[in-house]
Amino acid sequence: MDRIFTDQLGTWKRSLYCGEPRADAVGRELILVGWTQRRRDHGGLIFVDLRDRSGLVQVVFNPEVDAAAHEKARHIRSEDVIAVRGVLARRPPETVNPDLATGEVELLVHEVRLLNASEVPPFPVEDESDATENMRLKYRYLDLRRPRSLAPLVLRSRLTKLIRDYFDSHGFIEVETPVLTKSTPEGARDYLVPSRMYHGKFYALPQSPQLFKQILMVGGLDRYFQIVRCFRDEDLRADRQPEFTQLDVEMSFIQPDDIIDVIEGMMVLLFKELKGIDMPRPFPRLSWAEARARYGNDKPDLRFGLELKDFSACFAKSQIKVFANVLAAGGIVKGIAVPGGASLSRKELDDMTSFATNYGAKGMAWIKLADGEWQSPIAKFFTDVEREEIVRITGAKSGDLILFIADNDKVVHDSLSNLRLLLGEKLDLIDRNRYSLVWIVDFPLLEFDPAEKRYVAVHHPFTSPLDEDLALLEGEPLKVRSKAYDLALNGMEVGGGSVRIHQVDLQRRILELLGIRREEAEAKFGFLLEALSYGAPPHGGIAFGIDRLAMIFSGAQSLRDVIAFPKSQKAVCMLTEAPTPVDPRQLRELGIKTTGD
RNA sequence: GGGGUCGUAGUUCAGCUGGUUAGAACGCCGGCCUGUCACGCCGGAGGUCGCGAGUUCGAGUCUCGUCGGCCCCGCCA
Repeated sequence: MDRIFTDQLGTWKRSLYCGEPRADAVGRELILVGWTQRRRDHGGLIFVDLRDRSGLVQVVFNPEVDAAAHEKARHIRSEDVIAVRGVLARRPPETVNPDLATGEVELLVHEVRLLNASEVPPFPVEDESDATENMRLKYRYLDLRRPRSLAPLVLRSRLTKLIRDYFDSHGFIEVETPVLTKSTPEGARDYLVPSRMYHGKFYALPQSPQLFKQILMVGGLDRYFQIVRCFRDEDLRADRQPEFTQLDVEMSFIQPDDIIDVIEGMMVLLFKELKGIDMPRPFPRLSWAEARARYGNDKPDLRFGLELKDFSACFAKSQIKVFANVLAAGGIVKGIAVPGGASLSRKELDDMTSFATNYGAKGMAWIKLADGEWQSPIAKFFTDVEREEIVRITGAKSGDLILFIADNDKVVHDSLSNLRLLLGEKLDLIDRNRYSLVWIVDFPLLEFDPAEKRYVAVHHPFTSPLDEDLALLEGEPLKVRSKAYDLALNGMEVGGGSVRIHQVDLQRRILELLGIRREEAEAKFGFLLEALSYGAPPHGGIAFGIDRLAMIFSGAQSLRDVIAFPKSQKAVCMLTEAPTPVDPRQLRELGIKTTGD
């Protein structure tokens, strides 16, 4: 039978949040409102734990204090919304609850108003509850009543407040750019919005406000920032949502160092205010080439070692066919020396091998070093010279393990960088209380896409080449480095940007190099090219993943924890079940027919 | 598009090599209880084992397909 509460709040005003009453308020009459976390009915006495976002307080219904209130309290159940008026009392000494911030006091209720009955919740609304994420997201409003679930959103609120104040005090202007904008080639798949006014035409949701912020620089704003939602229609990961929030920044008349300087100031402030940590400046910098050589990727986690070592020279004449063949074909052999790794079991090594195959590796060779003896399926193929070289390169000693991957450059670095992270976790080498911040600079401007058989921009097509590499554009474009920079935090890319091209002829040359035909360039980027031709200042900027920052600062394991209503891995909103079909009339208005597959 | 893993009561889970009436805890409902705070005690209800085929005398268990959650590859300028 449905329970229906009909009491009204009336003129009652909350005196304090539930988590606030302390001994100094004893004797005061208070009005408290909130949700019933738990009712303990002793027949005579009824205790109710009243909860709101600030915490819990015990309220007591005693028939000797007020018989009517006590009678009403018999009907209270979990998650009912109630308001109580009563006198705050000091608890009897033996009943003080030291685990509760409000544990020294309790409210003796004189009157209760039952404001709204709740269905039985599908999971207990308590921090200790082990509800699955599935349930938590479907009933996010229940989940958010738990302090542990709300905390990351509170932190996120402080984070964006600090960022806004920081940029405001440094002379930046926050400008909102369109959400309904233009689809552009390159980059991620666009979310499209059909136009009702122009059947067959579409807006795109922005992947980032990139072009608008550059136009703002041409407009003379000089310093712009925005905390802005961006959209990319690609598959999800633990650290990737289809809609996400970016801190977008752009400045005029600057060099990369100027952006880096502003951002370091921001990061130092955030670490100080949110974590109480004095982050030393300047942050370390690695060239893209060095990061890749030593860590295998462009977002290294510097909190632990296990650096990659290159054995290509050492194995040029190896008897190990795989190594020799790979090297002859222009590939490389690299590896990781794992201190103490000889204790890993055969099964663990097999698991690591199959892990490496995720990244294209065809196998993983290994050696366990034990008291001068080398244990390895391929031990007998190593010459004495090779053994000496391996020891010299790695500094490995007895008890250590050495892993090798032989393949092309991409596969070797992809698999080893992920093996490195796996080992860092597995061997517990990562100090969770430390933070690794590192700038990656001197990215290549272009890479060759074998699938599309053309050059593509590593950052984006508006990134400026390094001045000293301009001459290489015609002959050896892959050797051209760019004025791009990424900031990696704990092995995650949290920010990336560049100084842009501000001269229209250079911009046209780059678009040409990317294989974008002149007419297409005009159609897609004409407004930018035109803007550049009217006195665009040198400018550059950066974009930061606010969700990822919030995730790291709050210690969350998933981006979903720092987003109020995140999407599932299949890009579905678990709460609203979006996306859903629409009324055929809506489609007709938009001039859209679906194919039905 | 691909790989892995999970799906059993409202919830979190157990259920060995296929076997007869599918369990536990918490929650829920009823009763008792004036110092509990994970209250306690007594009693009770609650299941399309995600869905669909198949194998079998017999399927929660095995096979195939499918749907969904999560992790990963591809993808993400």
